[in-house]
Amino acid sequence: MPDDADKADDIDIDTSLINVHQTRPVLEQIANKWSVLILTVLCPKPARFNQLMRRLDGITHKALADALKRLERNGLVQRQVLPTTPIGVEYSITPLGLSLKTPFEALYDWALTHGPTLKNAQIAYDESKA
Amino acid sequence: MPDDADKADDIDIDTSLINVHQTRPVLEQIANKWSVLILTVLCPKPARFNQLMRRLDGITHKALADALKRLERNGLVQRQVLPTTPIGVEYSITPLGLSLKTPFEALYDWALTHGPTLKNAQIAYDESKA
DNA sequence: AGCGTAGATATAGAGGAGTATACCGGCGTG
DNA sequence: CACGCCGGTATACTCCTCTATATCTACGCT
Repeated sequence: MPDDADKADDIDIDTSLINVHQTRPVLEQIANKWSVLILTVLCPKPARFNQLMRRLDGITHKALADALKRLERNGLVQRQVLPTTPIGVEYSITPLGLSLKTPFEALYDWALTHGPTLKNAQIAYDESKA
Repeated sequence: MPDDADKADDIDIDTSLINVHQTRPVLEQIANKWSVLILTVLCPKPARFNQLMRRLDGITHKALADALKRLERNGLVQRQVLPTTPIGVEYSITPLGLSLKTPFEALYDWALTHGPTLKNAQIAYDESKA
């Protein structure tokens, strides 16, 4: 049995180790489309619920409510009830949420620039399989 | 009816417009935990199926297969069958996938550094609701 | 009183993604 | 031969997300 060949394989695995146990639960919470889009909207300045719904054209009432609740639970956005007339709830970004600005902006920009390329790749793949 | 107040609201919406229609379908494909982790592993160098499964400790056989299929469909990774003995399938990153390296690395690093903060926020939130 | 707005909640159903498990096929070794 | 390894598929079940829709409270306007 060639011990050396197997050992070389193991060394490669160790050197490029990935902290799945540490990062996976975090990515599970933040790596989804609505988190990226909501934080991108909230970064420049706070917004109220229905304002968010208008800007995130196509999002459902419940989907937005759920996404905001998760973001609030994770300490990325802050919920504040305004004493305005018709009540009013303002969602603003927290310092922790702001630290996600750069990564999320990069992701948003990537989606903007490489979106067409991605779509073409999908079409090519689907046609090659058909 | 105060027209100016409504107009001011509309102006705010226009100035910070978000291209949901363009970015949402893209983020739907790439913004998920396994895409980030798989591409992070594949960035330095290609890997075979079971190598990936060992590094992504905890991922299911099927989950990895599905994720790789989606990444391949989107043109982010390349699948190549090796004529080695026991067969062998190597997954490598494409130029398009490489353009995601910076954003995904930023996300991975964020998960590493801010993971504990996130966890604490969750605990605090859950306790305040209990 | 009746209507509109703002935020929230509830429900039912569709669909995607994940887990667990078993199986196929080719090839190697004991 | 019987077994394990490698890549992959198939199945069934669960869980989460999204959609669509309806209902609720509180306030203001006409």
